This record gives sequence, structure tokens and C-alpha cells, in this order.
Amino acid sequence: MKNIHIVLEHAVHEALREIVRPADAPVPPFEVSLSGGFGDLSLNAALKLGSLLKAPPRKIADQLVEYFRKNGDRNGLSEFVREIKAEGPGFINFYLKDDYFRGQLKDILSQKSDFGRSDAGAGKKVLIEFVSANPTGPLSVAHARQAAVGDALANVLSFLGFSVQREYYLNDEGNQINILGRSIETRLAALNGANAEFPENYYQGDYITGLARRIKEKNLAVKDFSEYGVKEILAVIEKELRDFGVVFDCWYSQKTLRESGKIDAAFALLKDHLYKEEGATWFRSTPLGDDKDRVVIKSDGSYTYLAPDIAYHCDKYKRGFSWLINLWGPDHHGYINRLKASVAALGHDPDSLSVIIVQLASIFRNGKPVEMSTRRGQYISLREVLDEVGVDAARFFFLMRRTSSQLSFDLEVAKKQTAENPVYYVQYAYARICSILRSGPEDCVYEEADLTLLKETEELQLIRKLWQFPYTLHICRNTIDPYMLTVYLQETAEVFHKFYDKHRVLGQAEEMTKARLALIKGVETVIGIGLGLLGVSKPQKM
RNA sequence: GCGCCCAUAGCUCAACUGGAUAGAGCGUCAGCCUUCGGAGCUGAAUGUUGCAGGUUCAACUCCUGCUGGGCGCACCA
Repeated sequence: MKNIHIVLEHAVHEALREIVRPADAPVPPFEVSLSGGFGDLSLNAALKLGSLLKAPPRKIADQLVEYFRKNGDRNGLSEFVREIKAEGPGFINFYLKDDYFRGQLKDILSQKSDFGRSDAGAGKKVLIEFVSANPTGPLSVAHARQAAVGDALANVLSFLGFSVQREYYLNDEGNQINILGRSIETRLAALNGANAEFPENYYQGDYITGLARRIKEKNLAVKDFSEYGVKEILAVIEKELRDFGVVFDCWYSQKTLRESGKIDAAFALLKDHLYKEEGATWFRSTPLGDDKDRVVIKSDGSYTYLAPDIAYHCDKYKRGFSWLINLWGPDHHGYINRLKASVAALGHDPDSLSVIIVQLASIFRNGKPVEMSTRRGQYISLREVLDEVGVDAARFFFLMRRTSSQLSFDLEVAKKQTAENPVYYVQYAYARICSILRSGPEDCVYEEADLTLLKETEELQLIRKLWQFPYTLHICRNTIDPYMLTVYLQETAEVFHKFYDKHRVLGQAEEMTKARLALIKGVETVIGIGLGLLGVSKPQKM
């Protein structure tokens, strides 16, 4: 069976050429979108054309529909389409044949865990940089959400044929690292009985004292304190992320970057955009969309934070990546323009850099906000979330809302194994299916089932829902946000539960049971792929 | 003071990026267990999309001005 979208696209282009002559108007962009309740696919080309041609959209829609109906056999539409109607203000809705959907289920059964996989990304090299927290302390919930989003996004993009690398930018030198060293030093002095005062901007957490204690045993020199601290803390961070199911392909060290001379090399490329003033070197970023010019080399000769970052992004392109995705916390949003300006100055398309701001999750416990203060070292850590609610619930909750919107995360709700908790709703559907499949005949070959037996509303709705899976992934890619997948899985679970409530799978006539087993096998496959992409486990039993 | 983001049902959030009757979950109320997992299903109530204008076939979505929240505005990282 030919791909319905190629057929559709050709048919629409052809119809537009016939009905609207190019001399009269350019062919407007059209889009096929999933519609909610009006057919299976809907086309808004007539509405778009209406404004271009200053003609009533509904009239154009009627003409197009008439054309589609007349030429459906020739252009291949009739193979998929049961009915085409112009509805509402001028939408053209396509109602697809049940057999088309049954064919989709067949595809799922044969492609199994590869259903929805595509080569749309054409191997394009994508670098997703996320978390990148300073190695000065354990990760917080804010990093946890970035980790969940970045990892799921990476999974989805690889599934869609992109060549994805996960990278953590390691800020292993500079001011914060010096402060880490001094924090350890001061705690060590206290351990040795000195009555040293501990400044407010030092790292307050208890882990500093732990580091100091170990350093005391090792008898390290003061100059090695920060390096030792970074190493130890990094090991903790790496372990936390691994326990959260996130593994990075690359840890990119800022120190190594500077020592390699790449910063100077990047500045050579930027030469025409740099100038000196008041003893400092400035980057003329204003003409490239920034609010004001930025200092890159301070008057004392040292780099600002922006300098290695420019070189870092320059290096990303040099390593062959053509799409850079950065996940940042909301406190960095003011930084986007200057980085885009740098990218532009280096001769790259600023649109090839996508900066996603991952909004904060505010933590609640039984509906009450949990106070957090990084300064006092009082914040909910990734570790605490992991210990308390587990990987599955944590990841699902972080992904449940649009990445760009703040969300509230109630630890007690996430822990509950009830209907309030959406991750269990989805996993329950999965486990339920597994249970039925276990009770079914052992040697069932699902691909051989007679799918034409599936005629009930709930059955067809379920297949239709499965058919929407690849679209969902497509939306995730376009919005650069895996969140739509969580919504999709909840909806799919819901449609399944409804089907389950109304129809029995086992104990029907043999062929009927086989057909329904094939159907739920398809649901298991799709929910399984989806949960896998989100990094949530697929329990056979709960 | 300047800039960016947000404001939608009692609560948490959607609305496929300008589309059709603004939808879900939770909570509330009323129902469904002789049969594959009740962690489930069915039904009911809930809205002047913060306010005021504007743009067009069409506005929660875009523009302007208010109101109320969050975050940025370093020769810090």
C-alpha cells in the first residue's frame, strides 16, 4: 500500500493547479492535520486560499471536494478514502476506510518495535546539550527535569532517523570552581579545630564537609582541593544521572577546551566582530540581535563566561553537527540572543541553534509548596526525588507538561499508585494487556489474524489511535518537545480501557479471539515503544 | 528603569502554533463487579480564555495599552 501522505500531497497539489490557476495566485502552503472529530485528516487549504483570492473559502472547498471526488480513482485517493466532505467554514475532511486502518494494524504487527521509526532525520547530526550543571554539588530537581526532557527528546529524534549525541558541558574551571575549593578549605579548617567563618556565597551543603573529611585523610595540598572536589562531585552526578536512566555520550570539559587553544582560534574567526575599549575586548553582538555588546576578554586578560561558550559552539559545528539543541534553565533566557549572535558571527545560521528553556518544576508535598533555597543548600535533589517516587513516576511527571511551561510536582501524588497518577494509568493498561496475552493461546501468530473481524466502534477507535502514533512523534520533533507523547500514551491507554470494558478478548469464537489478540498486541507494541522513548519502564505485571 | 516569559473550569494543565462546539485529569455528585487485572468503566455539574481596544472569512493564539505574577538585566558562571 502506498504512503497515504504522498498520494494526498500529490492530489492536493494537482487539484490546486487545476482549480486555482498559478497565474491567479501562488499555491499556498497546505497542511494535513489530525482533526478532532471531523474525519481522520483535514485540509485547510481552502481557508488559506480564501484570503489570498478574496473569495469565500467554503466555495473553494466545495470545488476542491468535487475535484477530489471526480479524480479519486485516478490519483489514488479512493484507495484510502471513504468520503470527502467540505465542512464548517471551509475545511476539507477526509474520512478514511476501515481497511486502511486495519492495514496499519498489520504494519504494526509486522514491524513490531520499529513501528513509527523513520529516516526522516536522514542521519542529520544533532547535538543535544543538557543538564550541564556546575560540578559543585549534587543535581537538583531543576536538573532532573532537564535530564528527563533531554533524554526523551534524544530518544525520539534518534527514532526519527537523526544521529543524536547527548552532551554535558562541564564547567570545570573558573570562579565557581575556585569557590568550591575555598569552601572545602574552610570546612577542613573547621575540622582541624579552627574557628573559621564560612561566607554566604560558599557552598553550604553537608557534602562539602564530607569532601573535607576525605581530603584530610589523603593529605592533599590546598591547590588540589578544587580539582579533587570536582572529580568526586562529578562521580556523584554521573551516578545520579545513570540511576535516572540518563547516559551521556560526551562530557565536554571547559578546561580542556581552553587548554587546546580553541578559544583563541574561535576569536581569530570572530576578528571582524571584536573591538577593544577600556582595556577589555568586546564582541559587537548588537547588530546581530543582541541588546548590547558583550565583553569577552576582561581588562585583566581573563575570559568571561561567554568566551569559552563561543568557542564551544564553534567546536560543535566543527565536529560536524548541523543542528544544535541546548536545554537551559529559565535563568539563562537572557543569554539566548548573545549566543545566537555568536553563532551568526561565526558564519552559521542562528536557526540551526535551538535553545529550549526548560521551566522549573515547583515541588509540593500534599498540596503545600516545599521551600527551596540553593544558597542555604536546601533544595530538593534529584536523588531525593529518585528515592521517594522512583524513576518512572519522576520521568513521566517531568514530561507531562509542555517543557516551556512551569509545572507543579506533588511528591505525594507521584508516589501514589492510584488513578490520580497518570504513569500508572498507562502502565496499568500495558500490564493488563500482557496479562491477557499470557492467558491467550501460546502459539498465536498475530500477523495471521483476520483483522476484518474488527468492526466494533471501540476496536476501530483503538486502531485509529495506534495509527496516530507516528504523527505524535512528528509533532514532538516539530515542537522539539517530547511532551505530546505523554498525552498520546494517556489517550491510548484510555481508549484501550474503554475497549476492554466493553468487549472480551478471550473466550470468543477462535478467529475473533485471534483478531482481538492481534489488536491488543498492537496496543502493547505501541505503548511499549512510547514508554521506551520516554525512559519509563514497561511492567508485565504490577 | 529596560527586556523576556506567563495569566484558560475550584486545583493542575491542553487546545496540533491563526481554524470547526475552548478540552482532559483531579476534586465534587450519581451509577457499574457470576466472565480476560476495579490501579478500570459510565453519567452529571463547572468558562465573558485577567481587563480594554485593534487586525480578518476566522483570535486563547497576532498587534497596542492597562492590571497582576515569575525571571533576567556583571569586565559572575
